Amino acid sequence: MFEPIERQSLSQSVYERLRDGIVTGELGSGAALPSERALAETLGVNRGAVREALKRLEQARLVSIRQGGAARVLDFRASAGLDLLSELLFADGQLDVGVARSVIEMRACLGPEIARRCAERGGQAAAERLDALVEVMASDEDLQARQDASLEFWGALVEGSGNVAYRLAYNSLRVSYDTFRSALVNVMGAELSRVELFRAVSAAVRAGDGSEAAARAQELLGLGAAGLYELLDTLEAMRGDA
Amino acid sequence: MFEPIERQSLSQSVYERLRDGIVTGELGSGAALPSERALAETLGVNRGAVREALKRLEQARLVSIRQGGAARVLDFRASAGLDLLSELLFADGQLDVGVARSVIEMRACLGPEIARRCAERGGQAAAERLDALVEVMASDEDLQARQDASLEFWGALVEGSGNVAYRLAYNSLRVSYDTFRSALVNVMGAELSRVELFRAVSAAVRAGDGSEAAARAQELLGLGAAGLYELLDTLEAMRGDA
DNA sequence: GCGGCCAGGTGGTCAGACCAGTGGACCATG
DNA sequence: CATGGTCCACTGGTCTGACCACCTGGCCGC
Repeated sequence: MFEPIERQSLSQSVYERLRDGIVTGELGSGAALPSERALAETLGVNRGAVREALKRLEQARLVSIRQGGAARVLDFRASAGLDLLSELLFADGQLDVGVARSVIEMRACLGPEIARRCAERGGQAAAERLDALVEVMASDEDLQARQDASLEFWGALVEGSGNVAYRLAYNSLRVSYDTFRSALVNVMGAELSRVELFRAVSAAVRAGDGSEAAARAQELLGLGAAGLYELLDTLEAMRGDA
Repeated sequence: MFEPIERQSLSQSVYERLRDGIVTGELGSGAALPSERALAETLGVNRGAVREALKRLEQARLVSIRQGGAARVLDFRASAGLDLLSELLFADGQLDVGVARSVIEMRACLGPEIARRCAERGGQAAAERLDALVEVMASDEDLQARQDASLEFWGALVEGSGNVAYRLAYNSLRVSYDTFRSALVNVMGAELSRVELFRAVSAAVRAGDGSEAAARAQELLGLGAAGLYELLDTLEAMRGDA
């Protein structure tokens, strides 16, 4: 209700427009974009706004720009990075079920490995942080609060894993998650309510037992995944009927 | 030798300068950047170039920009996405060994899972593509050519996995890899020369045997990882001496 | 057929202006 | 003295119009 009202800059709008055109295939791979001047006139904005948007598209590896030649659309499936994931979650203004399943699957793949590495390398410092967060979860029945603590718990695991790649991938996945965060509190209730599993992961980290940490993390993530898959199945069924 | 000579736009230079300042910690998290006008004057460039760079930093979630207020530096470890990985590989102009280890580790984590999903879902179409690439590798003793085929092989596995997140993560990791691609041909020779392992993965995909595909992929990746870790250890030892 | 030349279009850069939002200083009000 | 309003300096957002650097393709002369 009282979240800040979002404004949007022109370059952001231009970026989204072009990005959508690319990921929906409307602008096929290899196609040449209109010139900056033409785009600016067509879209009714300044050339600077168009340039900012194009630079961002280039950074996302959705287009390739060369001085003297037109910008060309790249095959985003072959070149775009994980940061695009959260922007793919929506297509035509609604959740893309396939992308959502992919996110859950990747979470299930990375999570246990992160826990394992944290147990192997995190040491007592990591265990302390994890234990503190488990206590927070145990002392608060509110699912919303548990979700916050759970995110911090995973953040601490990633931190303790000593792996930058995991850390950045976690951030990328989390952006996707945060979009629906409040909507998923109940769906993932099964995961959030099993505080003893969080405690088990934490204990495994303290013991330096990587396999145990991975196994318990896998178990934990499986609970939330089940709820999420169920939700997605329902959603798909509803759309099939309509 | 005859690669195209790289030019660099001003906004790219500005982006790199600020990015380096942030990832090295010179610009601590929470710090306020100078105003666009001040930056433009200090760096001796136009304000437009500064704006383009700042937009890219914002997209990479390295800074947060609000109209009317200064741009603030974010904690990139807590917010940046996987696309930053390749840009972290270099620090002070030399390879960051810790980041490199992280990349290898993530490859070892995702690779087998990708192979598993491809076996489960890829079907005969994926198997055909994989077999064709295996034949290319078998028919060419040249390591360079095998490396190309190997990358295509993994690309086909990712494609067959039917998971967009894996696909995008693969792209992100590959950007890091491509930087050193030619330098790593020999280091990863052990992986590239074991064509029969690639064949085994392909066969497992054809048989729809996920576990087998994952196991063989893990074995395969372990070979290259061993060479890479050895290289990194050597590198680290050399630096320790110096 | 070949190479060089040239014109037109594209991205890259620039200067200068005005609009719009922020935050702090200040002050009147209750 | 806390509250709310006003003002002002500063910041990012947008716009204009210009020039430079570069690529392409066609023309020309050899």
